[in-house]
Formats: sequence, structure tokens, C-alpha cells
Amino acid sequence: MKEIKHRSGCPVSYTLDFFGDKWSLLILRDMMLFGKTTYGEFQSSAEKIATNILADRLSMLEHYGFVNKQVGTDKKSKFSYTLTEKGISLVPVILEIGLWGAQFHPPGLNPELKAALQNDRQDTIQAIQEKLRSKLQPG
Amino acid sequence: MKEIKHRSGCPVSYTLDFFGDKWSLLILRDMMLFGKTTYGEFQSSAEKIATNILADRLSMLEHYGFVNKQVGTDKKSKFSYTLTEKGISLVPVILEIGLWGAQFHPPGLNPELKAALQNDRQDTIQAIQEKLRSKLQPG
DNA sequence: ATAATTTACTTTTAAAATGCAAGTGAATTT
DNA sequence: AAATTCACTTGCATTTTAAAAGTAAATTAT
Repeated sequence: MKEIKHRSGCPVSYTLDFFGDKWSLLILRDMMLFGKTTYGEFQSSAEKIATNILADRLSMLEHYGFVNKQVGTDKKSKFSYTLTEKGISLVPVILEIGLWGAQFHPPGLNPELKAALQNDRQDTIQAIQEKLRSKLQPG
Repeated sequence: MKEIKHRSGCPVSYTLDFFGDKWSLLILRDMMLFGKTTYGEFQSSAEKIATNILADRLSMLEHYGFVNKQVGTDKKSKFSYTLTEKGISLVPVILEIGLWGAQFHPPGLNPELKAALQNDRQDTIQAIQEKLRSKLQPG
């Protein structure tokens, strides 16, 4: 892996040094919101990520501790990618990005999720995070 | 301007179609958090954006209605860039990104802002947005 | 058992984006 | 009048991304 260099002390630019591209947050979205765990599932998303970009981003996410790569329990030779605690800590970021987009992009967010977030944001976020934690991943 | 094409109906990907790069959100950060308004001020940020990239991103932000470009009132031939209401609507996104980065990047966020956000997020966001609105920009 | 398919990639090549340096022209300052 | 500042634009090298094809191991189908 090529190391990321951080451009400044600013926390906004720090985050963008990791996620300032068109794909890495979509992989995390698929894990957080749709429970995806395998290479093939990530590849099948509507945005049609190129396979080399997917491989590159997964290795970045693993290298920096956002996800964990394990041999799948079903013994079908698939690897299983799961979020680490550090990955789970990005839930509020992804949701905020989704809420913003939903204001302008017709299909919007799942209405129940949207309502829940607007009614009690903190609880809704924590519930999602708890559910992800229950899939038990070290890291 | 080259038109942005949206990769899917997902609101997360929609947002990333605009802001999935390393620079555009930093320009908005400079306007939101540091009150910057001119080309020269954006160029002087710690991250050292290249001048052609800055010009390109400013025209994108203007084209899609996130910022407004006006001839500066001080008649120094400077243009003044201000946020539109649509640009102001990104305040929560930028702050969330900053809060996340602050957890891992030593210099962190301005401690007062961080505390305010954690104590009463909604009010803090609205206060920042109100202040930006008071600089009156159509759009 | 053999062949075809699936999975998770890697490699190659082409296209696009980015970074760096230099240049431009209008306005401002000296 | 000359030098400087401001807000860019242009040209070119480097890097990143995209698209397509290839690969090797494992799985499923025949």
C-alpha cells in the first residue's frame, strides 16, 4: 500500500485524505446500510465500481483499519469483509452525506431511516452502530 | 463546465458525485469556518491547492449553485465568493467530517466548536448557518 | 472425472484528472 | 511610467481512474 500523506493539521482535510474520492465511502455504505460483506457484493452495486479500483480501495480500507478481511465462515473460499470499530465510527459521516443528498436527489433515503434520524439522531446512529458491532469484528 | 453525471439513485453517491474529490469541500470549509471569500485567500490555505484546480472547483461550485461570484465591493478588482443557501446546507456535512477527523488527527477541531457541537448540535449548526446567511447572498 | 462457472483478484492499455511551472491581462500601487 | 498584485489560463509531465482482458483457485454441473 502507498501511504497516505496528510496535507495539513485540519481534521476536515485529514478525513478527505482518506475518503476524498468517489468510491471508498460507497464501499463503507454498502457494509453499513446493506450488510454487504463480499467482493462480489460490492461489485454488484448500482454504481458499477471497476474491479481494480475495488481491490485497491479494499486494501486501503484494510490497511488503515477501517475493515477486516477474514476467510468466510461458509468455506466457499470467499473472503468476508467486516467493519472494525474505526469503520463503524464513520456511520454519522455517511448518514450526514446521505441526508444531504436526499434533499436534492429524488429517490431519497429510506423514509423510515430519514424520519428516525430527524427525530432522534443520536439514538438512531447508535442503534445502527450496535447492530454492526454485533457482527463481531476485532481490529 | 462539464456536467456531472450521477451514478445511481443513492443519495450518498449523489453527494460524492459533487464532492468526491480532495479539494471542493476544503474550499467550502474555508468559506464556512474561516470566512474566506477571495481566490487569493483560498490559495493561501495550508493544503496548497494548485491554481488551476482552484479555478476549476470554484467554477463547479458556482455552476451548481453552491457559491456565488460577485465583483468585490471594495473595488479592488477582486471577486468575492459567498455561499448560497445550497452551499450553507452543507454545514452539517463539513462539521461531521471535521468531527470524525478530529478524533484521530492531533490538532483536532477548535475545542469550543467541538464542545458546542457535542452539547447541542442542532443549535450550533443553526447558529453557524445564520451567521453565514447574514452575509446575504442570493442564489 | 471433466468441463464450465464463479470468485477474487491482477495486468495491460487508454483516458482523465492532478500537479507544477510559466504566462497573461487588467487593475492597483509605487 | 514601471512594478506589483490579482485572478486566472495554458502547456506539459505525472498520477489516478476506467475499461477490458487475463488468471488461478475453488465450486458446481454434467
